[in-house]
Amino acid sequence: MGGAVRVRFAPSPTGHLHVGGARTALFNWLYARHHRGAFVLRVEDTDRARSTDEDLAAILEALEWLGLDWDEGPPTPGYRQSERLAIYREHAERLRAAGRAYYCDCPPELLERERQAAQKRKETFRYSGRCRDRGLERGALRLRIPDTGATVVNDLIHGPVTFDHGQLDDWILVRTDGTPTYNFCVVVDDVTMRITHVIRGNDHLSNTPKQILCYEALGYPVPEMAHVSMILGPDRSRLSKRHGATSVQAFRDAGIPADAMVNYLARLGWSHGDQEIFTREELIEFFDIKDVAASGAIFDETKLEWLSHEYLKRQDGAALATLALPFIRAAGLEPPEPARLAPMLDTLKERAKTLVELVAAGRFYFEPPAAYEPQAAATYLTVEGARRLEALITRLEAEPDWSAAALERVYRATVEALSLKLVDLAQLSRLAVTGGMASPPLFEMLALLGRDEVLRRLRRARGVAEGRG
RNA sequence: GACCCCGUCGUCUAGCUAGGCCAAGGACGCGACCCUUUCAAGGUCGAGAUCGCGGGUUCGAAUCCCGCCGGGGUCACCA
Repeated sequence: MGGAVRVRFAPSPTGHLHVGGARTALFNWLYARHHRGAFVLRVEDTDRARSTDEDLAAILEALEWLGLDWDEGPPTPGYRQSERLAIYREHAERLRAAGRAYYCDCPPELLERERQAAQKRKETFRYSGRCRDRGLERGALRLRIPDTGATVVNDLIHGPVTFDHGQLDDWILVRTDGTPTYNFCVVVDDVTMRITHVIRGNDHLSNTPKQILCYEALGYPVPEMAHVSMILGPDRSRLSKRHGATSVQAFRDAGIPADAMVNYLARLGWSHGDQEIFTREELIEFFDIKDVAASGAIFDETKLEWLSHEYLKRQDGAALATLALPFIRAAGLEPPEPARLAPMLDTLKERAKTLVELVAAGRFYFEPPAAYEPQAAATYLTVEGARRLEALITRLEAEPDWSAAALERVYRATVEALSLKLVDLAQLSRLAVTGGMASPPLFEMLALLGRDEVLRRLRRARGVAEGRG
């Protein structure tokens, strides 16, 4: 094997990091880490108005959140296309001097007419080559490509894909105003950054033969190519905002842990036997582009949430606290100290698919219920309910031990004395303490909440029940 | 329209390179039951794909060949 693997992810900062882009970045990162190579981040900001620093910052932040660290790239200078204009100019000049590229001054209107004429003839539009041998000194610089023959893209995922030169044309490398075009920048960048494997979206496959011809004109070896399928929406068209959330940040804000997101994205289009859940180390160890599927994949939020839940369930309370803290604060709640918070979250993790749900399910831990579920209140907060609460409160007040086990004993004894079933008293207490009918196991929850707070809520519910009666 | 890619349960996929181990396996979701102080979690079981369609080749095809259909992508002096 020759040199080390060098791959790159090249987003253009014209929006948030899309999950499709994130998956492409992930595959590149995994490939680099697997081969102990380099993951390069390059910013394709040749775009005039559309690129913004805010978008770039958001993309970098999303990559960092996912844990996809880059070995080369911003903030080190030299990884933004806007900083590399001199390099493109130099390569363009080389091609021109060698006769591999030529200037063209065909007016856009003429080109447009020819394009429509070709369309009418049911043919692929192809630049006529009118300016090929006119020896012009200015204009748009076009790459001279062969009229006959074919270029084969040896794709690592799709196998050999042949493009007839009759379908390709002398494309523009540099515009009349002197700015390089995207396809040209990509080639020059990949060459000068010594990229060995280009792993990118399937939407670039059609551009690849043009780029290969450019590599050849420049006299450079062509890197390995791998075109990853698109991520689709439920209607099988490319996933876009009209399908719902598509930015990585949206999922982060929805409370999906980064590791779950990474696992989901990795498994979308890539597989390793029947395994579904992977540690990051396993991902790095097992990942190989040859196991990446060639077909498009629909983004399934339900499965993402399942994975998110699996990750949450595997965390211990302390780790959960770290993950959940920002979400607790975002909900406007005051988190208790870590020693109390951790065991609380432990009781919640089985019943929440995301961190947002975790906080919602455990809201009662942080503040008294603002209201009682109406239907449950109608059933339980009655005269009889008040009587039961009274009996319960009396016994609890007499109980010095506030452990879950002791609380259970008190409840069972009370139930016995009142000739009730445990479920009756449990649901009544749940309603009083949480405001609803679903919660973590009652006795643990009461123990965690503490004697004073529980008694306070029980008494309040008793008051409401009496008021209703 | 031209070119290119793709096509196995609703979804993600295994299997396809070396045809029989596949009357197609796993996972999500869905249904039932068990467990149970609620909701979950967990356990068990189940429904669900004639492998896009049609021809071939072969004793035998999801796997090989041909044709078709469907979906998607690319066709800019955008990226």
